[in-house]
Amino acid sequence: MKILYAGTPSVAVPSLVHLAERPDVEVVAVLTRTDAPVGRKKVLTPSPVAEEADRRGIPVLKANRVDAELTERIRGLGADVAAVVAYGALIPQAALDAVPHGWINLHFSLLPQWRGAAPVQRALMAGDTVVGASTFLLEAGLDTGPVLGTMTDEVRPDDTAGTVLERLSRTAAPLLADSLRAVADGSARPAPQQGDVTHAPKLTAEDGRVRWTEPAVAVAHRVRGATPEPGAWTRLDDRRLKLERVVPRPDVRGLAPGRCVLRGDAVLVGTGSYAVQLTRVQPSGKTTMEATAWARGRSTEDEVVFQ
RNA sequence: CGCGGGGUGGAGCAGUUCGGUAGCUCGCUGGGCUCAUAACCCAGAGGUCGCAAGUUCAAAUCUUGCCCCCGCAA
Repeated sequence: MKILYAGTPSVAVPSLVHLAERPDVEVVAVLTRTDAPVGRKKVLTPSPVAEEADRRGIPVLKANRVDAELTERIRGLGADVAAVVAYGALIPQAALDAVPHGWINLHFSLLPQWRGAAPVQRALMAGDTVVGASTFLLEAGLDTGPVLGTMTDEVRPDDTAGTVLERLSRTAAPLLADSLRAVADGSARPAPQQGDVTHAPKLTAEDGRVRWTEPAVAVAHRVRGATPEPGAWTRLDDRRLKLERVVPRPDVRGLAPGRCVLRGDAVLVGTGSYAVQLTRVQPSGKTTMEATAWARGRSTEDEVVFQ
């Protein structure tokens, strides 16, 4: 089975590795986004998928949109089927038609829930306790195609969007491989998506801003859904303070929303309901640190209120 | 040359404007106290103040150059 693999970020790497190491699969080419400037120094850096492909000697096509010329090159690859994991651009109908058995997308949600760019992040922000992955046949709409297979996973207490995504990216790789195989040999039974549709647009920095008037549980959900990207944060003295995981503390009540106190070994912040405990924080210009260390460093006894 | 913050004992910070060899909250080690505890008391160890050169009787502090870390924006 010859396949074309399209993907860009690190969550797309495990599936590529899995496919490349299957004896019944030949990855004839990888499609990924062009090198992008990274960091303060804007160093042009290949995508994680491009680097993995290079390492394995797989030909790489770099493009941010699939135009007519690229479509012809794809047609010429001789792939039986194409796989897409977070490529980062829509695949036009002409390109979909350029591969005999079509394109299979691995999406990190239980469709039709959380269609879009940030399914795991949105699921965690909404407080979902079960997450999952689906494979489906790509069609013109956004994540609307018929489903081939699914898998589920439970959210763990310490999970963030980053850890869940990392885990799903590994455990869902065989699901993608199986779906590709089934489509290629004609045994696939695509089923139309059924159920309530929800959408998962990419998170903005504002999505990561904690609203202290929300209940403690909602605050915790927001924080872990926004971690590590774009990051959860609050504002203090006109500066940003990034927050890592926060833990709801139903036993601590009476703190005004946003009010932060150091009590013993715990840094507690009031919310719309009861308090949450901070684990680690990162002030602007500083590296991440224990919340207690940060609190102790603030020698002044000024009242601390997050905004 | 996109904007900005920072490098001081193990951690987080103050001190730098007006130069005089270092302090705070913790941690750590030893001892004490308490039925107990997020506790408290006593003592102690631990610092090339990012690196280099310069000015000076004297530099964490002033001058110059360099290295490293990070936030925002892309």
